[in-house]
Amino acid sequence: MKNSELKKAGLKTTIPRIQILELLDSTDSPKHLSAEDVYKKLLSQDSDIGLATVYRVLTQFEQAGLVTRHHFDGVHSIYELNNGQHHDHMVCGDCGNVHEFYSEKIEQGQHDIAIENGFTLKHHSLYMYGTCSECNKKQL
Amino acid sequence: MKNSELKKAGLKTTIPRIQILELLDSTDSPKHLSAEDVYKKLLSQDSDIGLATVYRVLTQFEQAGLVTRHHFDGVHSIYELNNGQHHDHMVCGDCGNVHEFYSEKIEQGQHDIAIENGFTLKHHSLYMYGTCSECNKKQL
DNA sequence: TTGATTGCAAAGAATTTGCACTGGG
DNA sequence: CCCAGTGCAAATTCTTTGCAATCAA
Repeated sequence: MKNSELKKAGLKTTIPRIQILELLDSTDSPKHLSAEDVYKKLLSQDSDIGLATVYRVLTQFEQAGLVTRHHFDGVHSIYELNNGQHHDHMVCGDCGNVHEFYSEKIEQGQHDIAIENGFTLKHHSLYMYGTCSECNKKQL
Repeated sequence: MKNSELKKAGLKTTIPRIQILELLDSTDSPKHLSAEDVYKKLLSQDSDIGLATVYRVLTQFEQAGLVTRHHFDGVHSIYELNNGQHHDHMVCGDCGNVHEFYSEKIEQGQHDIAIENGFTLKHHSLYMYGTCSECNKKQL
C-alpha cells in the first residue's frame, strides 16, 4: 500500500511519510491542505512530527509526483494527493471549499492557444474563485 | 495623465506613486514585475524610494483596481498595470518571458462549468507554463 | 495646518537549512 | 553498521507594520 508507493518514489518508508500519505489519502479530511494544516492534523493525532519535516516530505512527494502543489490566491502552498487524473479547481471565497472539475473544452482551448503561439505547454494552473452553490443558497 | 488616474483612485499625487505608475506603464520595461523588480528599477533611476513604500503603493493600486497581482508558480507576487481588458498568461520557464492571451473558448468553458455547478464566478486565474516559441527555436 | 504618505528598521509569516541524533534496510 | 531521515532552532525570503519625519492639498 503506502509502503510500495513510497518505495516506487525512491523514498524510505518512515513514520512521517506514511502518516502524511495516509492523511492526504483519508477521505474524511479535506483533500487540499497547507503544510500547516498537515502539521496540526498530525499533532492532533498524537504524532510528534516536526513542521520542517512536513515541509520536507511534502516537497519530496511533489518532486516524486505523488502530490500536487497549488498556489490558491492566498499566500501559502496547498498540497493535494495526486490521483493521476488532471483537474482544475473552483475555490469558494465564502466557505473555503474547493471543488475539482475537468473541462475538455477548456483543455482544448488551452491546447489551441499554445499551438497558435508555438508554445510548448508543460502544465497549467486554472483556479476559479467565487461563491459555491451551497453558499449561494444560504444567502437567500 | 498619471495624476488624474491617482485622483480617481482617491490617492494623493506623490512622487513614489507617480514613478511606480510610470514604470509599470513604460513600454520598454517588462510589464510583469515583482515588488523587488520595481524597487530595483526605481533605484537605478536615481529615486530613493523605500521597498516598503513600493509594497504599500502596489497594494493600494491593486485595491484601487489600477494594478493586477499575479502569483506565478514561483514564490513572490507579480504586478501588472491593469489595462481594462482581461487576459490570461503563458509563462516561459526558460526565458521567463510572459505572454498574454485571450481565448473566448476558454472563457466560455469556464462560464459553462460555473453554471453547471451553481457556482458564481467572481474571477479566475489561468497560467500556462512551458516553453515559448523563441526558446523552442533556440533549442534546435 | 493637518491628515495622508514615506523611509527606515523592526516585526511577521511561510518556508528552508544546519546540525547532531535516530532509525530503517 | 551507515547513511537517509528527522527534530529543533536558527536562517532566509517575501511582505507588512510601527513610528517619527515629511509632504500634498
